[in-house]
Amino acid sequence: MTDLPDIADELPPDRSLGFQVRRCHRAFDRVLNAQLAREGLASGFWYFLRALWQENGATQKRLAQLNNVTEPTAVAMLRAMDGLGLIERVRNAEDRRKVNVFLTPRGEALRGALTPHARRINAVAGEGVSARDLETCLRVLKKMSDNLAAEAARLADAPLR
Amino acid sequence: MTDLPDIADELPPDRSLGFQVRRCHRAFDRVLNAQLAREGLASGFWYFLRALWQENGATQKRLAQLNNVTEPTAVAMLRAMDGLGLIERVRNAEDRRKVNVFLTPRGEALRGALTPHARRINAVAGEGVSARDLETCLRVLKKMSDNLAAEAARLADAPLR
DNA sequence: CGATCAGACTTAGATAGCTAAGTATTTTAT
DNA sequence: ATAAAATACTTAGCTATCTAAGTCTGATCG
Repeated sequence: MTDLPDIADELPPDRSLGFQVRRCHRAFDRVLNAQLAREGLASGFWYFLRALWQENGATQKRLAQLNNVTEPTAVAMLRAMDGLGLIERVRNAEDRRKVNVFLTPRGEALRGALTPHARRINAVAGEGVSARDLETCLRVLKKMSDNLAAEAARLADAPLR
Repeated sequence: MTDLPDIADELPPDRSLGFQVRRCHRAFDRVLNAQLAREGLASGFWYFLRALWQENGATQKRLAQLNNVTEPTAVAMLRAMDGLGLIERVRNAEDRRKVNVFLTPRGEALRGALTPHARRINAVAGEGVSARDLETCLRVLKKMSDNLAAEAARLADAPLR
């Protein structure tokens, strides 16, 4: 029992991927919010708008999946966006359980204004980091997300343990 | 105007660090919550407990900084933890603006139960990734956090733009 | 055909984060 | 010495997320 294991047991924030991902997420979110506020938008809209620019007419479930949020979160967000006239929700005629979401001209128009912000934020974040290291980070983040999603599913399956 | 520039302009989620950090954060958070729920705790407590295990007696402001949350968030969390008997808050006698936060025996005792979970979650996340790539990711995440924090400060300083 | 199961959306209520503004205390600068 | 500024905490109220449970619609199976 030297003192080194003790230090290791503490799992200091600097050495914890979970902590650093959390910190980085909040940093991104703050800047994104600051930028969107200048366009008069709340930050939550961004992710849904982007999904719709790629897949206009997607169902709410699909949009939730694309954004990695739950369906109630998507419902709340889309209702707010509907209220602002950014999107329209239309009940699907063939399968009346579904609701398809379409951009209004106003929602479509935000694309030109917002995309440069997103590109800029990513550029600022990556300043001083080599392209190669950024690629590695991107790849590791995806892998970790997948690993953790699998673990979450495992935990949900095993009710007691 | 070929079709390639268009694709690039879309900044697809797969290529966006902001998006991947967000997704990874949510994945970590879900697993952490699932684990803590088994100990009867809400996930927000984890970060404050860990900070106190390292710096028992820290002020609320210090705890907020250590966790990268705002002071109101810290206040709310610490009040809840106080209510559960995990911590005690004592007004500082020398500078009565400050409140020092101390772990109760009960809060101290959670350390043994919770730390293994955190270590395990980090281990699961990093499965199948080389130690070297994990180091790179850690380093890039810290750098991006710093870059974005500086940008946030810049944006706050420049009220109009 | 009818009952049950599954799917997509919704509602209700909780949690954790934020900003903006307020209070009490200490420090700084006339 | 006192007015002004800064600091630490708090309050109030908003946003985005979650889980659990409910409603309607469609699919399956005896």
